[in-house]
Amino acid sequence: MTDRTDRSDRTDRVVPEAERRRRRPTKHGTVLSEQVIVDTALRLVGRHGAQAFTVRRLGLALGADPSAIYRYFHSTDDLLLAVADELIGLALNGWRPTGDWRSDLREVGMRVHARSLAHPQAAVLAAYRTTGRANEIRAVETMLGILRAAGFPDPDAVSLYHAFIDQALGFAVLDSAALALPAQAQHADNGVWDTAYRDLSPDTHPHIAATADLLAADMRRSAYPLALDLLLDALAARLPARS
Amino acid sequence: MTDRTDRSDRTDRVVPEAERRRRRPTKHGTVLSEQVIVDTALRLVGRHGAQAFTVRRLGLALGADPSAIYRYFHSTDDLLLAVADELIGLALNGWRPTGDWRSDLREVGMRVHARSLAHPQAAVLAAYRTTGRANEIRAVETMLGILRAAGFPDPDAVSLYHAFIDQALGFAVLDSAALALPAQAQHADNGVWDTAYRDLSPDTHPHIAATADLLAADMRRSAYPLALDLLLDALAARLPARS
DNA sequence: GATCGAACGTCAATGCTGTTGTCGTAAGGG
DNA sequence: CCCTTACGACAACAGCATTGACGTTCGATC
Repeated sequence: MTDRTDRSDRTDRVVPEAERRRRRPTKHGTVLSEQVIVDTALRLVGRHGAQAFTVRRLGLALGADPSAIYRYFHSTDDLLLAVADELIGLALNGWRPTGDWRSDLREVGMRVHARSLAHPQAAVLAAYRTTGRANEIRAVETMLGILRAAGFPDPDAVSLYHAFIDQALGFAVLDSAALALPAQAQHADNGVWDTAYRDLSPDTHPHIAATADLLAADMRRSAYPLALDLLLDALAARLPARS
Repeated sequence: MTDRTDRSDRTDRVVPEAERRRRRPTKHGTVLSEQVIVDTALRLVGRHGAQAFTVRRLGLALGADPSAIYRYFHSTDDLLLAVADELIGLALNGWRPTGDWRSDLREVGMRVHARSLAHPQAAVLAAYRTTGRANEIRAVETMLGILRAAGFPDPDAVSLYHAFIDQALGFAVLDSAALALPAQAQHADNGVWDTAYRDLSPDTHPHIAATADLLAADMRRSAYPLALDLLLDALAARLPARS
């Protein structure tokens, strides 16, 4: 069971990327590889929305038979994990920790959030998955290192890492999902703060009426930067005094 | 706000619930209605998992032909919105603030989170929408009231409310999405912490290797309770001294 | 440079899914 | 009691992921 953990599993259909020797061009001339498929999937989803993420449309975009994709990934889920891992890699590419745990964590959080918003449709599909692939492992190692070096005992470092990354991903999914909505629904959802919430009487809804302007302005932006700073405040307060 | 009435008056197939006169029992004797369908859908998802939420299985559970559902809802998405609307009310039903802002906010956060996890499929699709409907307005008014009564100035109350509710919804989406996965993928994602992350060498990944046991244990649970407490810590620290 | 095993792209088929055109039955107002 | 029509049932369609079989052609080997 759980034969989906990539290399341990011996589905004879898929050959590990490292062991590939023969590459035959498809009918339309493109030469397939894991990287080409992942890149095409990202481009496809970015251009035509999350509902374009189907094996058939991906095959069409690649100029290959849909079933050829199963020579490289065991399932569409497996492919999705590869896409998710690619996003993680893109988020942290070219970044190195400075040694200041607070600004390092802040930068990681903002990068993950920003990268998700750059590919909202893919982020919605992939942000809550655990890939166990190279880029994710590298990211986990980096963040754990920051927290342990800051002085948090191991149990705290682990649970605080968990809270930190899930908050980043949670906001990423939420904000990405709003961006990925059809333009019509997106505009309508935003407009609610200018219509329904502005018409409420101070008698029945005193708090909303008193802050309607502030609400309409604030709800347009992402709350993640503030939430991130609040989390970092709380972390700093829990940090044991250095010896 | 994409209220359902917008779509309702366009399709000739669906008759508004208020105007229904004839009710014919299905082959298996049940009498359909919006309420019966919504309740059955909730029960189905709760009992057989998210992947049971298909028109065909819903028809089976209702003892009716799947197409009969389209006499009451224009699409499965329309049905999901109706289900989601039910959930918003359920989350806060029967709850009243105690006056202690911190425990009140904590209770609201935990209720929203728990209610989402009880119906993950609906939560994933609906948690990031702004409905502007009665239950949502009531919730916003309540939470703003808690923060303003606690002593936060209006601009802070609004932006902190925003961070608070988006954190709750973000974790709700993230954790719901994990629950809504097909059982196989869900199990595989969890298993990664016991396989891929345990096999890493201390030489290449010292921080993961040092905490592998802790990671595997912690990642099984939701990080929301901790994240919520951290947020509340930070709020308490920012609360102006009462005069 | 000829040979041959197999890698991998392609084809076809299966069983899902949401959705809809059509038909016939029975509900219930007149 | 009859006539209209609401509405449940049926069948069909398009699109989905996935898989077994097939045959081309790559490339290692001698």
